[in-house]
Amino acid sequence: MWYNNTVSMFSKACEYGIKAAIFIAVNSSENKRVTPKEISKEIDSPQAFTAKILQALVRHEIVNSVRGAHGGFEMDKGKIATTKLSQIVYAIDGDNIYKGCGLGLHTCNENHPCPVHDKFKIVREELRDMLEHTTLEQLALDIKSGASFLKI
Amino acid sequence: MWYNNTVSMFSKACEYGIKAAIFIAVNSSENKRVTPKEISKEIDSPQAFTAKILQALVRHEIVNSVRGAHGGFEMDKGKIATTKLSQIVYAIDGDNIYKGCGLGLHTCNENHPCPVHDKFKIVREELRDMLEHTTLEQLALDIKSGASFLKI
DNA sequence: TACAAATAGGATAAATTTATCTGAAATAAA
DNA sequence: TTTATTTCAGATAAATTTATCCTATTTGTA
Repeated sequence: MWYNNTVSMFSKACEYGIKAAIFIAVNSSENKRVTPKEISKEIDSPQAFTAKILQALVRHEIVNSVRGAHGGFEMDKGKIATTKLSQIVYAIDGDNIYKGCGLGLHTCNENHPCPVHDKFKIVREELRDMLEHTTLEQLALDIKSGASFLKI
Repeated sequence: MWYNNTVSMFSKACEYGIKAAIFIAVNSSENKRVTPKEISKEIDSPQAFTAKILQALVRHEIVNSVRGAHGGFEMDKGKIATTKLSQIVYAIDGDNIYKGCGLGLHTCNENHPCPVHDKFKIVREELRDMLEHTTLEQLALDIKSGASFLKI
């Protein structure tokens, strides 16, 4: 059979990025740096690809990197508390998912809406609200307490 | 700069599929068949690719095709009224977008949740509810009345 | 019957996303 | 200063999605 796309909310890169950031946050809260090797093992992702994504997070100043022996990735405690999921998503997938038109029209707005504009508005707003109000700290706490999991 | 994925809610194929189905519905409500050429012109999509997607919709019995001279694509009036957006999305992108885990975990559920499981639940439910309660007829009516648009 | 108009299907190409590899640069410690 | 460890950057490969092309098949009509 032809067509069967496997579409999900975020790109693979973004999924890895979110999980990596949470893992770094968990460790940084205990003053431990982590390497891409440890990260990719923990979140079950390809190492080299994950390293690329980490570089993007560094460039967006979401995580901090330390080169050389005993280096790795870490986050300020302050950043852990203030970084929103939306910032991570934005760094990797951009904001099209919660700001763009559901049917890909470039000029879709209240005055010139696509067929699903109004229907989508609620979903998009719900997503945006969630991403902008969820901090890494909240997610990291659940991992630490065993209430949620990063893999399997 | 490296990473910048352009992620949206549905695949391009699915966007085309939704728009094509709406256009077919609009025309079928006036007893007119339409060809892939007319469709792709109207929804501003690549013709051959759109034709492939139409075939998928035919196989899923969402639209009806008539071969040969004066053939084209059409929909029963009944189908227009009862076909939900969810059926079109399912035919092309599957249901992962509103049923799968936000972070791609295969075994993500209430008992073994990913870090964003609870946060995502609301968004996913909102999306699912919207897709399952929006009919082609509603969308086609807005196009006919000029309240919404298929392109630009 | 012959022809034109239309969908169906397979092969292939282009573009994008995902993934790997290799070497350079930085840094701590021996 | 040398070595081991680590991030950074660029090139490249693999996989998937998007897109095109070509031909077969169907069907209405002259």
